[in-house]
Amino acid sequence: MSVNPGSLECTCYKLRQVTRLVSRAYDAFLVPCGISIGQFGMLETLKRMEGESISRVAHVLQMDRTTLTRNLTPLKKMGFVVMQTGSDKRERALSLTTAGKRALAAAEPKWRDAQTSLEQQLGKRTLKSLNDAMDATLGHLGGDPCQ
Amino acid sequence: MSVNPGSLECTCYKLRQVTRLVSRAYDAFLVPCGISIGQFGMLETLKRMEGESISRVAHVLQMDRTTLTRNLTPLKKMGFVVMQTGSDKRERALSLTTAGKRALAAAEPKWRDAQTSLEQQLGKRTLKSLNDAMDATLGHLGGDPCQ
DNA sequence: TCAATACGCGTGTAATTACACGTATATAAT
DNA sequence: ATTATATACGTGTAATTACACGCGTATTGA
Repeated sequence: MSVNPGSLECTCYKLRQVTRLVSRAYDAFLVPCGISIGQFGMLETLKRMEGESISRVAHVLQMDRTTLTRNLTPLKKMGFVVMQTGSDKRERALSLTTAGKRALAAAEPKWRDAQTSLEQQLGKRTLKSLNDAMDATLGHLGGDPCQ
Repeated sequence: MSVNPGSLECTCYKLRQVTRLVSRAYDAFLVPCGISIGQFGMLETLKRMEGESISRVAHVLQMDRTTLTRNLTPLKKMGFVVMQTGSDKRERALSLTTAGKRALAAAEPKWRDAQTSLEQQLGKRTLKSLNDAMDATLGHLGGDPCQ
């Protein structure tokens, strides 16, 4: 007997359930830092993609281009991110400010606490299978999401 | 060498990436139905929880109570869901209308196409490990999310 | 060179998500 | 019975998500 009798066993439904649950947990740890786990991930990605354009960063995040544009607004307002126009005037070169790097570094211990808490609740084995399932899915569907 | 060099290997980051990616794919299949995969999942849950309150349905969806309240607005506007007050006047008894049941039934083939497409892209084995990882995570963290 | 096409981006609109706060109802304590 | 507490919910605010549409810039074709 399934724990979810009568349900359609929708993979997307499960993903959304789990993502809400896990995101709330991470957010709770990050409250003292003043940023969300989504913002933490964006800062982290921007750090690794210094000077890249909105579209390329959005692709790595598997995020719609316009979504990233919107999500950058609070990060710019907080003074963590700047946009500059380069040789190709259509593109916006994104980069972290010093304050942005500082905020990211300050949030990292709290992020680690959240990650460790998840590991303790799930167990190493289940956490690994979760991470592996995500990586495999990105590998199959993501085109070329990472790097 | 990881595909994500320098990254922090954040489980929540991966979950959010994958959920965005997969949700967009399901949404594409559901376009002709006029509802999103999130709405499909809510209708599906409401069908299985006829007459239940906002808080209880939100708990099953692993959704904040106020989020469900907001998400019900378009479903009520489309005439798919109604709210009634029962014996306990604090509670709202949720239920699908006939139109809601019809819309859900009409969307099911498209949902199945999306689910099948995901299975074909990931392969049966990877899809199963993805589903299992979600179930295990919900089992460990969700308290009592399903049923 | 100049038109046609492709590319990168912003904005309008609307749904999704959740916290903080307040209100109304029910239950418990005295 | 009355007060205190707990429960269920709505709203303000703000971030997250993405599609449709339009504008400016670059590249390509003739």
